[in-house]
Amino acid sequence: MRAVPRQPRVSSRSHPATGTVRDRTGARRRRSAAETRNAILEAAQRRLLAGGPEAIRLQEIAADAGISHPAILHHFGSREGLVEAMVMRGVTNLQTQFLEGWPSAKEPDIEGVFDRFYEVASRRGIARMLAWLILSGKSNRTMTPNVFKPAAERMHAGRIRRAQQQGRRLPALEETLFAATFLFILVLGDSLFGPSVRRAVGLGSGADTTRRFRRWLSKTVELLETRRAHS
Amino acid sequence: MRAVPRQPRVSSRSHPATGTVRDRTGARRRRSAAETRNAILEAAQRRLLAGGPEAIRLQEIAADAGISHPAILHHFGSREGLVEAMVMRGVTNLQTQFLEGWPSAKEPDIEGVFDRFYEVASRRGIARMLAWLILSGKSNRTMTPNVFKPAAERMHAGRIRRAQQQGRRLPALEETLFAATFLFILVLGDSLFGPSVRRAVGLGSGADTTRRFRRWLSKTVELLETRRAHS
DNA sequence: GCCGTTACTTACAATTTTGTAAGCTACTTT
DNA sequence: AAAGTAGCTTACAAAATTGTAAGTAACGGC
Repeated sequence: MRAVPRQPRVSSRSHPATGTVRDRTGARRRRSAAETRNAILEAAQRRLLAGGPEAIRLQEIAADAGISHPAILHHFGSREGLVEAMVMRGVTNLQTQFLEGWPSAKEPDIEGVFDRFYEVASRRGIARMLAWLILSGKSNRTMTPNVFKPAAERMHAGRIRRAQQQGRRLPALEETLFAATFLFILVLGDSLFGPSVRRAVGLGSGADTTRRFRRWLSKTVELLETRRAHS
Repeated sequence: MRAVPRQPRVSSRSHPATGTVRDRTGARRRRSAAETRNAILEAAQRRLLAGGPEAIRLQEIAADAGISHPAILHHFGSREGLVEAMVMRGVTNLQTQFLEGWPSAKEPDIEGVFDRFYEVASRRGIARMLAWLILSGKSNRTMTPNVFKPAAERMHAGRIRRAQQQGRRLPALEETLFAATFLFILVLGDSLFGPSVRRAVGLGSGADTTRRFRRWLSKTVELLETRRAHS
């Protein structure tokens, strides 16, 4: 880093390769900036999910994306910039993919919400990314309330509506926030710790056990919810 | 790494410092191996908890422990060795501090178990360490069933005993394992994600909110447990 | 068809980080 | 008390990693 200015290159090497990609017709091609940025982010996220934070290395990501590592710096400015872009993309993903499908008007089908959140949190790696953010102390800037807060608010609205319909007393806001926190923690925790804990406890860690456990879990939570409603 | 043999040092520098520590009487002192190993592990864990996996750097840890970085290699062989020792220590801590206090004969006071597990998992940083292990793909070797499995088994024994006393039908093993997994995931998940989620949801992230939330949580879980028992 | 822009490359620099070599001296053992 | 052991240091090496400089060619606008 902080390199000192250098003399103009004397070289020589007739024509260095240009880094362009050849398509199947043999013609040279250049990807658009957006295309490459996306490939880089994709590769970076794959690395992060597979090998953890320590696996975000410019060289390897560049290799995965089929470019040279300074190209990453060209697109993102610095490693830090790449990380930030990754996080932004992750949060946006979570927001659009999870929140948009939240049942705003209908009955809050707990199993459905669970499934959706699981899908986003574990398959798309959100839980791991959040965990990594928290571990490395970067969560303050990024873990915006843009996702969890609206979800909790919709949950509260739904509870109030149902309480009114059924003529029960209205639930306190904090109660709902606790319940929402409980749900989020459960899903995030399961996405991250679930497989290891199930193995450690003596359950199989296969997809089948996972499915059965999650079914058990959503039933349990549902039971809690109805039980709360009637007390 | 992989340094090539070198010629004997020609030097000279009359008497390099010896790395010994001076106590308050001014006399030189040397710590025992165990003492230093401990100081190193302590420092390493502090770094891990504070700055995440990327913060485990020999130089900084050495500085924290008041020694030079090759001393760490002297004691642990390699960075990997240090990491392994840290993990072992963490698991042992979890085992002794959590498992030993598990109510084996008495009524399974859920709130007490919760509190104890929380204490170990969050204050002593077990949740963060496990998260890091999982993120970096090291969990297979280390996340031994030595902690979670015995705990789950005791839980099952307790359930069976109570079912017999009350003349109910015996619970299936898988049911208990699911419940145990649920508990562990909840506590680990809360230790790691809890503060961020509570903040993101609009709850305060202070100690007071945390306490109230955990009380709510243990009541909720207790309710679940009794509810299950009566159905 | 020319021309500026920009995606991308090679070559290199600066620094960090793990690891090795060799020596010094406090402590232990006999 | 002499000798060996081992905890720890300084000095160095090798490699990895992020970042910079400068140039090249694909592309888009005119």
